[in-house]
Amino acid sequence: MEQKERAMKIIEELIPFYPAKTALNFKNPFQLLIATILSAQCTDNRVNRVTERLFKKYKTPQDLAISNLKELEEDIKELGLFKSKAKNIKEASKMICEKYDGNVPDCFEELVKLPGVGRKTANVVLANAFNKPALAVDTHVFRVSRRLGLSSGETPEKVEKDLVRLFPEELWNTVHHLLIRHGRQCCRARKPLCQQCAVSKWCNHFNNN
DNA sequence: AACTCGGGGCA
DNA sequence: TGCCCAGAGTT
Repeated sequence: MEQKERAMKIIEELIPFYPAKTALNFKNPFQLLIATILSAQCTDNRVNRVTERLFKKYKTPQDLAISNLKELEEDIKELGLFKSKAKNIKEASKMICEKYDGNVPDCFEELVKLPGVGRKTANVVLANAFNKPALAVDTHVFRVSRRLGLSSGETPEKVEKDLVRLFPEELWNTVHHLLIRHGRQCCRARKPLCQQCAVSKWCNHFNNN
């Protein structure tokens, strides 16, 4: 079977199990950007809880740009990695105010210049705030893609290239969400729940063990 | 490619 | 207690 056909079947079989729903409840580009920077290495529930509180206190990019760093660290402490995250969101807010007139840039090359923003965060913002074709690869998408044989790339960037080639761009964000949710709920890094997996028949990891 | 950052939730 | 979490930056 052709690669693209196989890839589409996998996605179609996952759709019924994971209803479309973004983890971060922010539509406004600035709030989504900040929430996504803060989401590194902590659970999405906690990010939502802390950021909702954060945006009541800091309503605009300017508010964050001129915030007191120590106070900001306390505001997001429970997320972990809080010192670097506080510094990054303050500095990113400052850059957005000064270089981009208070608006989050809507292209990849500018987004990744912001502190705390890498490939994954930039693509999440492009896809979910600007409705642009982008495919974010995080640790879940990376692992699941390799197990399902959608890519054999050794780095997230290589896996991203393979996925982008396999799927039409209107499906990129769907693929992102399906693979993340599958990775968290079933295809976990350790002790994956292969017995209840909807796509184990396609899976290298399952069929080789 | 490997290492560091890091508090909180959960077993 | 110990393990892990919707990563990015540095060496």
